[in-house]
Amino acid sequence: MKEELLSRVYAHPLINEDQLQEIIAAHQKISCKKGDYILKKGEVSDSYLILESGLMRSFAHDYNGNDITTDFFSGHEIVIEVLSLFQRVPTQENIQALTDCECWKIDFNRFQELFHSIGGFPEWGRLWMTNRLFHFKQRSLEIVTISAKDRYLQLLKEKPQIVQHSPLKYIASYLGITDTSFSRIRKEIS
Amino acid sequence: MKEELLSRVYAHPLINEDQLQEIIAAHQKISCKKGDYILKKGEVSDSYLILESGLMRSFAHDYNGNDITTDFFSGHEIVIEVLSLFQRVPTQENIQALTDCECWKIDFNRFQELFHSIGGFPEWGRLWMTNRLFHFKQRSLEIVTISAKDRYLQLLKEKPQIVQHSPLKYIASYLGITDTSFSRIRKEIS
DNA sequence: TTATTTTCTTGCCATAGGACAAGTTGCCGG
DNA sequence: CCGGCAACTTGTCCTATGGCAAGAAAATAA
Repeated sequence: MKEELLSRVYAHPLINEDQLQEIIAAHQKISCKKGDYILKKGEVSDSYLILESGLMRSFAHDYNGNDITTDFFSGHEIVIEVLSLFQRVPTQENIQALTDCECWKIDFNRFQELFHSIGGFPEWGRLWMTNRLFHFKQRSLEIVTISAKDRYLQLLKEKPQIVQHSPLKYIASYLGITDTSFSRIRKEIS
Repeated sequence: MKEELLSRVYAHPLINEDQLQEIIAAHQKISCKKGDYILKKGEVSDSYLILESGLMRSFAHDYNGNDITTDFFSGHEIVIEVLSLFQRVPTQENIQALTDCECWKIDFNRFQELFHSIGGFPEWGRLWMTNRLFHFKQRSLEIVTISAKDRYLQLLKEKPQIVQHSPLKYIASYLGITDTSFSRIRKEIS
């Protein structure tokens, strides 16, 4: 299970079988309970982990003090806050488990060792960064080009597990509306 | 001038002097008049260029048909629409010159040849992607954590040339408000 | 220069959406 | 099984923001 999951995550032409095994070996299994915080605002993140199962969300506080969900993480995704982790600055976000989760974690120091000793790893990393950039770019476009209602319908289609397992108020702030408005949109749809 | 500017843009440990010269040689000087479109919604972008002088903006249409400025480009920045250029899909954005501009352009086919023939170029490219990711992540956080007024003050401090040369209505939509509200904020500040 | 268009400001009005609160439901722990 | 808390819905009220339009100012063209 561990091997299968992580092999898929780290698949890259410049990472050979031995190197892959070395990377996989560096991962430790950890479990989180629903509600646990993986990262808290103000900390410098050392947390690098891959979700085997469960659901997480990241959120920030807006200028009125409200929680705003910035992203959801589910099956097999890498859960990190890039800014804090790689630029070593205090994060503005929190990351929280929304359900019990099973994760594979690498200690950040060990991660850096691997990053510098395994030739293809930085390459892999930057490819991942590129994918994240595409993801972010797309999302920030959608925030303006698609209405909250339609983005909800899209979320429902693409990531139904989020709608099933996350409290609706977190989804509401992710969509850029209040839980009240969201409730009314849901009523309208059904 | 060309050499100095481009050397700075392509500075990278894995790109040596000869390779740098080869890359620089691939750039053609072009000029744009104020108002010219570099990219139009629906096209697949072939446009890769570096600004020597002048100001550009990218914008999309929101779900009500309004222009929304998504980014500004000024001195020495690389002007591309990453999604369309690298994923070869029709873009949802437009890119437009806000002032007369001087640019250095590479034809996309030539760019791809260089990308594959020069060892350090993909590396350089992904590093650039990483920086863009940080930029985007930061900006999408600021949209929720900082009020329109404060983001304007920040823009005024960090990129005064934008405020000087761009019509205010484009800045307003960049800040996520209407030109009317923006006018009131400016009044309040002064 | 003058004419014409675009941009910016400002007022008025309308309204979508948020704040608040009450009531309901559902979940979790004891 | 019960008690308490969190989540969700729904109502009322209200305000910040947008739409619209008119006029001033600035930029552009002729």
